[in-house]
Amino acid sequence: MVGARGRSRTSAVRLLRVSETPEIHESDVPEQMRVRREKRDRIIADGGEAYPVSVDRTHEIADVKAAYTGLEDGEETQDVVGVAGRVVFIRNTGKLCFASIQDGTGERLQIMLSLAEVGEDSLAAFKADVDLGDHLFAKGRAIKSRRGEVSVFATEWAIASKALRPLPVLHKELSEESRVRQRYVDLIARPLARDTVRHRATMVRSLRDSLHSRGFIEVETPMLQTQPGGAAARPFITHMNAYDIDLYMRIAPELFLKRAAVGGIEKVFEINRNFRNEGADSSHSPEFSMLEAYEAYGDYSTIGRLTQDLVQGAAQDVFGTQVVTLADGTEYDLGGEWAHLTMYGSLSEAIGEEITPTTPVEHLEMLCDKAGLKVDPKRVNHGKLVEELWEHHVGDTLTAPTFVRDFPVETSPLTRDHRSIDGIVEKWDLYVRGFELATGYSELVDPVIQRERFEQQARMAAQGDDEAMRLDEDFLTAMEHAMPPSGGMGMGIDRLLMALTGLGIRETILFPLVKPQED
RNA sequence: GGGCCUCUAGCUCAGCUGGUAGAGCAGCGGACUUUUAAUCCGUAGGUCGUGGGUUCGAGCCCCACGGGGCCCA
Repeated sequence: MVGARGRSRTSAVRLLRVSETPEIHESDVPEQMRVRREKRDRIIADGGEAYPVSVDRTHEIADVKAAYTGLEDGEETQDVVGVAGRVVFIRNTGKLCFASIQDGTGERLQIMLSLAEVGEDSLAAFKADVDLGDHLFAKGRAIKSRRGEVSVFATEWAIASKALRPLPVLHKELSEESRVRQRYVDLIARPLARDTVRHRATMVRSLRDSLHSRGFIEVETPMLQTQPGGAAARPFITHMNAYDIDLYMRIAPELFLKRAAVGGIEKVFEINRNFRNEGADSSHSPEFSMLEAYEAYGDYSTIGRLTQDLVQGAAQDVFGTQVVTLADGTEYDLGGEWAHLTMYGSLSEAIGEEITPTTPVEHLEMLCDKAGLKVDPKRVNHGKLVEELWEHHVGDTLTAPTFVRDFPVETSPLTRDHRSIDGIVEKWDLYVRGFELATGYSELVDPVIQRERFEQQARMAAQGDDEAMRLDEDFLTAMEHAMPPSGGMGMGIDRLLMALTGLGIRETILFPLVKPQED
C-alpha cells in the first residue's frame, strides 16, 4: 500500500511538471480555439467566471417545456425559472438574441435575451463571450415566443462552462471515425448515440431484473486469472509485480461460476467483461460484455427456455415490443416460440446425405473441399469439420431466432455427453439474424470425464491449436467436490444489443477500442 | 490474413484529362427586438494522412507505411 502510494505521488509530480510547461505554439492552434481561449482568459481577467462551481438551476428543460407548452403564442408568464444546458444554436441579432440549450437527454429549450430586459452591457457581453458548445445558465420568465416556442426570457445569464473547442456541424452526420474516437461529441450531436446508451442500460437492467425475479444471485468472479479458461480463445497476458507472475485477463467466467455452483450458489449469474486477444471487426471486440448463468437441477433445455425469456423480456422492456425495428428500418420478430434444430440433422438435410458422429474425418474433409472451405490443418478433427460444414450449409442461411442443438464433442470440452446419442454433447447455440448470440449446455459435472476432456484439449494444443483449453487442476479439484447437475448459458451483451437494434458492435459499446493515431 | 473503398479548413464534403486549393456550416468585423441550418455586406482560415518516386509541374499518377470503413477467409 505504502509503496503504491509513493509511486502514484511520483507520477502526480511528474504530471504537474509537464502541465507547468505547456508548449502551445500559438500558430499551430486553429483560429477558433485561439479565439475561445482568449475569451476564457478575458472573462477571468475581467473578474468573471468561465467555470463557476455552480449555477442556480431550478428546473430541468423537459419540465419547463411540459409546464408551459399550453401557453398561447406570444403569451408571457411571471414564473421565474433557472435552466442550464449546452448551447446548440445561437442567433445574435441587434437588440434581441436567441440561443437554444440542450441537456443530456437531447431536450432543447430556447433562451431569449433582450436589450430592454438585461441592459446594454450584459447583452454585449453575451454576444462577445457565449459560443456554440458552451454550457449556459439562464434565469428568467417562462414565456412562449411569438413563433410559438417555449422560451426563457432571461433577466440573468452566466456561462456555466466555457467550451474551448467548436462543436461539429450538427446538421450533418459525423464521420464514423469521429463518432468512435470522440464519442462525447457523437453523444452531443447524434440522438441515436444517446438513445443507444439508454437502450443498453435498460436492456441490462431488464436482464438483471429477469434473473433476480427467478431467484438467481449475481456474483463477480476474477478478471485477472492465473490460468485462462472456460472458452476457446487467446488471452491477454499481463504481469503482477508483487508476486512476479504472469496473469491472464479472463476469456470467460465459466470455471469460477461453476466453483460457485459447487459451493451451493445454485442459481448464479454474472454480467461482466471478457477479453479475447483476437481481431476486431463489425461483430467482434477485444473486450466485450457477457452474461453467464447457471441453474442447478436444470439442463440445456431449461436454460434455453430461460434464454428465450430473457431476450424477449429485454426487447419488451427496451422497445415495448418483441417485433423490433432495426437501424436499417427493417423489422425483426423475436416473439413466439423459437425454432429448434439439431446440428447433424440439419446438416444432413442441407447436403443430402447422412452425417453422423461416426462419419470419418476423411469424408468430411472431402465435403469441405467440395464446398470450398479451408480448415486450419492444425485444428482438423471431426468436430471442427462438422461445425465448418454446418456454418457454411446451414448457419449462414438462418435469419429467424433458432436454437441449434447437439454439437460434436471435440469442440465442447465443458459440456456433458448427450443422454441418449453417442458422440455428441448437450449443447445449443442460439442464432439470431445469422450470428451467434448465446450458447447453452447441460454442464459436464463428472470430474473424471472433465479431466479426460482437458487431456484431449492438451493433445490438440500440442498439435498447434492455440485456442485449445488448458487443464485447470484447481478447477478439477472443485469439481471433485461435486457440482449439482446444471444447465448453463452464456450470452453476449453487446451482441444482444446488436440483435435488438441492428447496430454494429462499435455502436453498441460506448467507448470501443480505437487504434491510436500516429501523426 | 486477402480484396475493394476512403483520408483535403474546426465539422461535412467538392476538386474534371496532372497546370499555383473550393463550398456550406462555424469563426472574425458590421447591420437587424421574434430568429428556428435566419438574411445581408465584408473578412480570415490549408505541410491535401505520412514518407518516398515519376514529371518542367502532383491533392490527382506509382510505391511503401499509418488511420477508418465494407466484403471475403
